[in-house]
Amino acid sequence: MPDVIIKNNRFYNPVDYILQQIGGTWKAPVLWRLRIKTFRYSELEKDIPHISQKMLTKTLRELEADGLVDKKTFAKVPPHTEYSLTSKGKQVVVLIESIRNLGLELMKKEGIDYLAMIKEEKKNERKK
Amino acid sequence: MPDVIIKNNRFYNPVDYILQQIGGTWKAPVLWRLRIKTFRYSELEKDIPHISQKMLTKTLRELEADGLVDKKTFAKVPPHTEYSLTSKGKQVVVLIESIRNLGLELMKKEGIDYLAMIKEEKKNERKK
DNA sequence: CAGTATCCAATATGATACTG
DNA sequence: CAGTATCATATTGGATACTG
Repeated sequence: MPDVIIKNNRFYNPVDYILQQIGGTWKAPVLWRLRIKTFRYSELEKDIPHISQKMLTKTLRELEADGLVDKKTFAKVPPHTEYSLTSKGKQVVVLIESIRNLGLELMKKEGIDYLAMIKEEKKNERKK
Repeated sequence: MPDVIIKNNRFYNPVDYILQQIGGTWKAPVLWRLRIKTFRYSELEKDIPHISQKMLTKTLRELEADGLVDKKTFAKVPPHTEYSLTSKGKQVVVLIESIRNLGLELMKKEGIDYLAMIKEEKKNERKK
């Protein structure tokens, strides 16, 4: 298996190539949210639990560099930014959905109903 | 999104759950080979370029712990070991194939025909 | 044959404070 | 609002030598 280099990133095989673009802790959560609508930086920060500013910024820069996400800046007051999926981004989100579905299935075999769990969480949040 | 813990591993969501089991540099290459046949330790080591003994051992231990791979030890002389996919392992290999296919597609858009590339490599190896 | 053990460098992630 | 900068820690991965 050869080393391949695309855009200064080196990888060993096609799986490695994809996992470098969607792997790690934070890329999938960001991409998954953008499948629905565009998000502003602060919206992503609020909506993704546990993410730090540093990791959100780093994740967004890498997704832009890999051509999965588009960034639009609105210079007017108050200044803001909007992130959205590119067509390549939409393509990988389809894959993320497959990964997610397998995850849900295997978690159920471990006795965890993840969808019910987050539904319950949201209910409790609304009560606060 | 809650923290979920299964078998002492903590993760944030179903995608994270899967990527912890098949992500990293070496798990997919091992699983991908086992889809065809069982492999001995030394066969994997020879067949996977660049992998170190340390990472091969670590990868195999994690795949065993996650229930993706079975290990059989034959104590007789010469002693040897055989690794094979469990049914869960076979299930995730299906997903790895989807990831690989998307990888091949996106690499082609970057001008790289990976399959032709490795075919050429193997031809050169046989000449040696 | 199939690993362990040890040392070391690079990367990933988090916490906190600061800024155009 | 949307980031940077800095410091600290944890994890990952490679090289090398050794072993039941």
